[in-house]
Amino acid sequence: MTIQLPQNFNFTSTIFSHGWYDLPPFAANETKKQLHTVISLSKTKHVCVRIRVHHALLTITVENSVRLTITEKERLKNNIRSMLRIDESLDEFYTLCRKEAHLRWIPKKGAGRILRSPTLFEDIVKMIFTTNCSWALTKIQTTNLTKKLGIEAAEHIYSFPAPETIAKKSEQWLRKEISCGYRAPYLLELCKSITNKKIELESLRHSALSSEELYWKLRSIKGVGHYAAGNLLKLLGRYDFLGIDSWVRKRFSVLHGKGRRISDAAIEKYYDRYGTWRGLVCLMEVTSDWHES
DNA sequence: GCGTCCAGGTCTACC
DNA sequence: GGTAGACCTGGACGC
Repeated sequence: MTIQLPQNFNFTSTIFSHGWYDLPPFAANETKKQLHTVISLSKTKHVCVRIRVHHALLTITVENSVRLTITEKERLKNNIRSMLRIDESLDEFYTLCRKEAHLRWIPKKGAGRILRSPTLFEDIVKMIFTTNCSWALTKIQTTNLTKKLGIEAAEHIYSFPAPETIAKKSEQWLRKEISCGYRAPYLLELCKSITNKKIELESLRHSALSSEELYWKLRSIKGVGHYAAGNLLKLLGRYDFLGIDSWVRKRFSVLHGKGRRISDAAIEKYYDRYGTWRGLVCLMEVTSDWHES
């Protein structure tokens, strides 16, 4: 399958926009030219896909033995369009960037699209797994979750588990087997809320709510604080919040404070000038060296 | 080998 | 509303 790409689409910048490419089921190859993942089309149909770019075409190869209907192929393509933010217009953002010399590299590179998971549920779980721990532990937790509760779609390649599957496990089991510690009750509560239809996440991707309202909706999920909600909003295409974490603090102090510690309030104030795009400007600035190759 | 600190924070109780 | 303290885990580091 192929998808025609917009002119300014940068595949490498998109998949390496943040750490998601490194968390299963995502996997990127060393040459940074291919992205692998597993997309669940139903409870029983899990598709291993290899995604790469050839000229202006995105090429999708299904790597496991599943037969897809025309409708399923369309759903798969739409899911990938959404993951890679292909249909998201960044024209306004690029116009803003062109006004400042230190941001001109962004439109020039075609950077600014942020990789997201096939579902908001997967994004939220992974975001909770990034909190208060090293990246190594985030990887351990995500790997354990997919390996122990996901479906093996191809040899040693597992899907991201459904909330119903996780909801059946006990808090003790999750603590021990997933190594997620105190995050276990948060994960369990989220999965049970979805299973019991107390919360519906996926419609939030196309919500008419304001960013502020969406922020508080996300904050109502236990385990999702200011940092996590701010970054989840970016994955929903809203860039009004910065999602400041230790990485942002460290990079900002190097870029704008000669290595001195800068308060969160001062960081917020600095990016205020960029209005509704401030979260994306901030992310691009602190990860600018990731886009150099 | 052991202890301590810290890492892509959040929640709750208390003031 | 602001803040202190607790919370799991694992890797890095110093001794």
